[in-house]
Amino acid sequence: MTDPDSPAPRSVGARRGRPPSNALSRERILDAALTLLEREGPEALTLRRLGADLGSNHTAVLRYFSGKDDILLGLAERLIAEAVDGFEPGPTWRATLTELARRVRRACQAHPALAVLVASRVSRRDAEFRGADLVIGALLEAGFGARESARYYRALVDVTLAMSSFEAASAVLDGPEREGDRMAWQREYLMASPQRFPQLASVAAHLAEADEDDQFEFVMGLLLDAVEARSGRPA
Amino acid sequence: MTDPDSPAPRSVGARRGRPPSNALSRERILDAALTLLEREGPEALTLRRLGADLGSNHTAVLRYFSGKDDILLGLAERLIAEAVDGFEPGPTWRATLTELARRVRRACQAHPALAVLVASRVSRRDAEFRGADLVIGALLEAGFGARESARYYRALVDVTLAMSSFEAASAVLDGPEREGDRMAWQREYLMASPQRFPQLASVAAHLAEADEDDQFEFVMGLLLDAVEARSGRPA
DNA sequence: ACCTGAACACCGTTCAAGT
DNA sequence: ACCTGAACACCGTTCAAGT
Repeated sequence: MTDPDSPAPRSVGARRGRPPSNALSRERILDAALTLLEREGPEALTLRRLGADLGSNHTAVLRYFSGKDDILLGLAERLIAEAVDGFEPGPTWRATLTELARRVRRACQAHPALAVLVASRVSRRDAEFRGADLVIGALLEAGFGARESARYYRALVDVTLAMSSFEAASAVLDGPEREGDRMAWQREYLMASPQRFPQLASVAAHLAEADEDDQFEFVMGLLLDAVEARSGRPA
Repeated sequence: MTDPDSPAPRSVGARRGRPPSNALSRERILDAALTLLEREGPEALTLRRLGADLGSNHTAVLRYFSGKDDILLGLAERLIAEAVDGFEPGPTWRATLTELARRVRRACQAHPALAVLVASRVSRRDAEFRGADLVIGALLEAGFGARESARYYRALVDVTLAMSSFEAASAVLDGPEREGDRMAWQREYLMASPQRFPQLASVAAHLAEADEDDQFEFVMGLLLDAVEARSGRPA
């Protein structure tokens, strides 16, 4: 809950001078970046757009962040914090793991453009450590040893982040690209040659049935079934 | 094995005129794009660089592809073809699924810059259908019905592609970003406060043990264990 | 038929100059 | 102390003009 970003100035109740819109800070810059990403997608996050939205010259932002990558790392921490903040372990270790995975995915769904840009980056900050502590606690509770818990932790985190950002990448496509990719499951897979692809043809009608929510739950269910089967203590 | 790209000109044995380096074609353009990506990473693929490498004006490429995205879709088909070409089903349905997943991952490892750019796109072309046919064949063989096979197919493909491109995203980071992210597992996780993150601290020493190959095998093993447990017919 | 070159509307980053 | 403005070396795409 403590906040790693803040050289923030002390210009509090100053009524005169420029409008408050020009008082830059790391927080205000990250807020603006997030708004921009949500409204216009990952390629809209440029220093020049950011400067315009903040009412400043585009280079002013570089007084607060060392470059665009530094802004992304700040946003990455926000994303993971959104998933982890306020979370309490559930009644069983499995419920804890399931709910944390869902929260990570939900945060990525809420900010797909951000997820695409940062999901594979390690932020190495507070929220990430809190999440790791919770997951590993659940795995130790399940009866795994230290080495095994570390292994399962990385497997679960990798799959959750990988699938969430993979999904975000589709969510963020726009225009014809998106339409083309989305319809493929319903049209082109159905039309694939039954002579050349007989197995595919025999199940093609079902390919578009499950939505993305189902898919994610299904995969996590499979994974946690296997984890549970290998653990000493069923949840 | 048939090739969807080719308006190719018939300028075969013409000895005079410009050097052959100026004879553009979809194939030559894709070759050059792949070389560029492999040598210099995803952000190096620009029409201008491509034009320079091909010895042409950068806009000449637009006579063969409708835009940069069209080039990416052409490359996506090549990536999946590299994974699927020459593959034969294994002795058991599980061996078939494991080996196909490994091949997809290996192709993404061989071309990480390409994997980052296209893994979440659906190419809807020949190689993709061949891969789908093989996976679904294995699942039907495992005893699943049409609806279930479709569901498991999407789960397995999503996890394989998501993890492969997730991994590729790290492989492709360069300079300080990469060093920072890689060392995090060994340094910063080890140094995380044992008071605030006791569970994490108790296993931190093991977090850097497994390499990416182990991680992938481990996840696929978990997933296929669960698939096998739910199937009527063990492999 | 195929390619070029100029133009347009953009990028991130650096750095001297202003206030 | 903080921000601006010009400059630099880039982008993708369009389109009239060349050969």
